[in-house]
Amino acid sequence: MANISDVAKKANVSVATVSRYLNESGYVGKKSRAAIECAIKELNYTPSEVARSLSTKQSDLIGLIIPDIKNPFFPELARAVEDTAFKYGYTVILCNSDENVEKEQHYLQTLSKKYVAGIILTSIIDSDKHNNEFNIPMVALDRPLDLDIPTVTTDNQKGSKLGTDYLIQSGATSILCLTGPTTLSSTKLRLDGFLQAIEGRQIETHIIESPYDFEAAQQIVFEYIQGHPDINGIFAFSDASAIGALKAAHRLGKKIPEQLQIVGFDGTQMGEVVTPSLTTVAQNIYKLGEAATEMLIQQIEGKTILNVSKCIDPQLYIRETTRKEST
Amino acid sequence: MANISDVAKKANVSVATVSRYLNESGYVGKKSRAAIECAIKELNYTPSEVARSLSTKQSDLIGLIIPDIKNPFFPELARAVEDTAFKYGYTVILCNSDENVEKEQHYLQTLSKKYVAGIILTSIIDSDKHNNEFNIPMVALDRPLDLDIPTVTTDNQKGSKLGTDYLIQSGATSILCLTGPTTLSSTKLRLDGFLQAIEGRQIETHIIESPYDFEAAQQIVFEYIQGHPDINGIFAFSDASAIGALKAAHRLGKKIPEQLQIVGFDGTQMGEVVTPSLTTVAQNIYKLGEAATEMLIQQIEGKTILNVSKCIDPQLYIRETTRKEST
DNA sequence: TTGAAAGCGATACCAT
DNA sequence: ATGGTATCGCTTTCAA
Repeated sequence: MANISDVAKKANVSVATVSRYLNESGYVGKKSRAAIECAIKELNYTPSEVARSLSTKQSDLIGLIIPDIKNPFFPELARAVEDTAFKYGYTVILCNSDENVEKEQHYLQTLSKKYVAGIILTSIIDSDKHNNEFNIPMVALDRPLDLDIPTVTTDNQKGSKLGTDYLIQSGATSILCLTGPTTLSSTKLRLDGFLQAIEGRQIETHIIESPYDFEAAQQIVFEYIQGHPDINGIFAFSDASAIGALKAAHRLGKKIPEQLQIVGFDGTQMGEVVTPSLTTVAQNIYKLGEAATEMLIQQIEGKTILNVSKCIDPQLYIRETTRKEST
Repeated sequence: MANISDVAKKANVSVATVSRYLNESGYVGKKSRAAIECAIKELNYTPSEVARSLSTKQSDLIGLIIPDIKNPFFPELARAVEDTAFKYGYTVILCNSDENVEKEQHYLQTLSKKYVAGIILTSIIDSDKHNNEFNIPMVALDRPLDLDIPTVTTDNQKGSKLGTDYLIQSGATSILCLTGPTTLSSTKLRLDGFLQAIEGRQIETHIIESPYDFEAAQQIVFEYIQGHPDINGIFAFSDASAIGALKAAHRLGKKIPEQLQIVGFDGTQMGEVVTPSLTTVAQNIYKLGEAATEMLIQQIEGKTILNVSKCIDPQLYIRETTRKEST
């Protein structure tokens, strides 16, 4: 492959001039410009990003670290990040931390060695020294890092209240709240929202924890409902667990939504696909990814470490696992 | 961040020695080794991948180009690729071509500028000059590139025959074959398998095309079944379209599997989640990704351009959208 | 407007 | 066993 000095030679100018032309920095005469353009065409030249990175200690790479691409929430998020990055001329490196702290650290390290321009992190860790250690622009997505790292999340509390309110308005009187892992701050916020909605009303509540996993949730709910057949509403903190609950209810012969209503959280495509389709508190996943990416790029290009965080409103998708509202 | 010459100075050796130590190439004395190790610790040094890449014209980056991460087949594939790459010390750059030829070309170009070690490509394009143009190790995944590029695919024909046979054995007599985009070679192969299974039997067949998209398939099937209420079996070339068909059947009040049986293709998690759960021809997605990655790494490290292709056997997952076999 | 030359941080060849 | 140094391909002063 041709390099910059081949181009310079062929165009009868210096590499410096070619570089200036490439980066639109500094003056380049008309004749030189034409000659360079011609040479580039002929040689089919494209600059080496690697050499450029070495020189500038910068790159157009954005690292995206997520816990698990197989959880349907994340592909949609990844797609949004990728689209946005592409729009601004960046390329995404996707890393699966696998819900594993060491793997997360490993990737953080690897990415920094590659001079990535910035990192979007959906971390497992609650609090740490990400920022100090690597001093690379960062944005926390979905799961806040309680440092000075800007964060983009859904308004979890509001969403949870929204969903629970609707469930109650639709007639649920004995509700099972299927939370997420208690280590996640989003779980705490969603629980707050749930409790807020319950408060002062005559609702029997059961609160149990479940991973955001279809199979596991199914098992947990299956057993729990057997012991508590009076439950007529389930509010789950993810679509995956809501769908697990749905499956469990089917197995128990419960009629949905007549005997048991279910509301999920996330708004993934899976919720549309199941039968009956899932009523859910939808996060604006695309916007989440887009906002995070834009905030990151702003940091990268503006060299500003912003300290704003962004909280995006969720929206209720009313579908078939709840009864028509009847106050 | 510290660099190699900082380490050399602190350890009182030359950069060459440090480099040798780092790469385990050539001799390094015990004392030097100890001194270097110590210096590295103290300075918290990690070598710059970028500088290394510039020097060696190599990197540990593997590019993975897929059409759409939101199609549930691909996250599972991506995960397999990533896991395997990680195991061998490579990092994956994920790119969405968005079923768009230009974007695919763009990414191919971008990746080559970054000196990626190799590329795994799930291409949209049938035939082209990928290999010549970039001369980077490549493996085609799922969708063959009809060049000398090694390919990993599922045995589509066999799978299709397997699924159709089962559908017929379960009692379907009037079958709708819901194909994929006819531009894909896998579609042709699956169609072959279908026709082979049908041959010589008293089966009424309807063949129509559908994109691998839940919504679109739903609409297509809804309309078609209305006009052909005698259809009692559907063989779809993807889980996504099978699930669309399932949904359409529900809307039409068809009882599944009593009145209408459905078999999908892919074996994604979505098939488990729906109710009734989907009988499907499962591709061994993990193995597909793993094999492709291993073949690529073999090419990269062995410097051999292998010309073998790998065809992986599919497997029938018998679930609830078909009746128990009754010859 | 342009060019020479010093980095950027590693590798690897050639001496010693 | 170790060190000096050219080299990878580009950016970026500084002079001219």
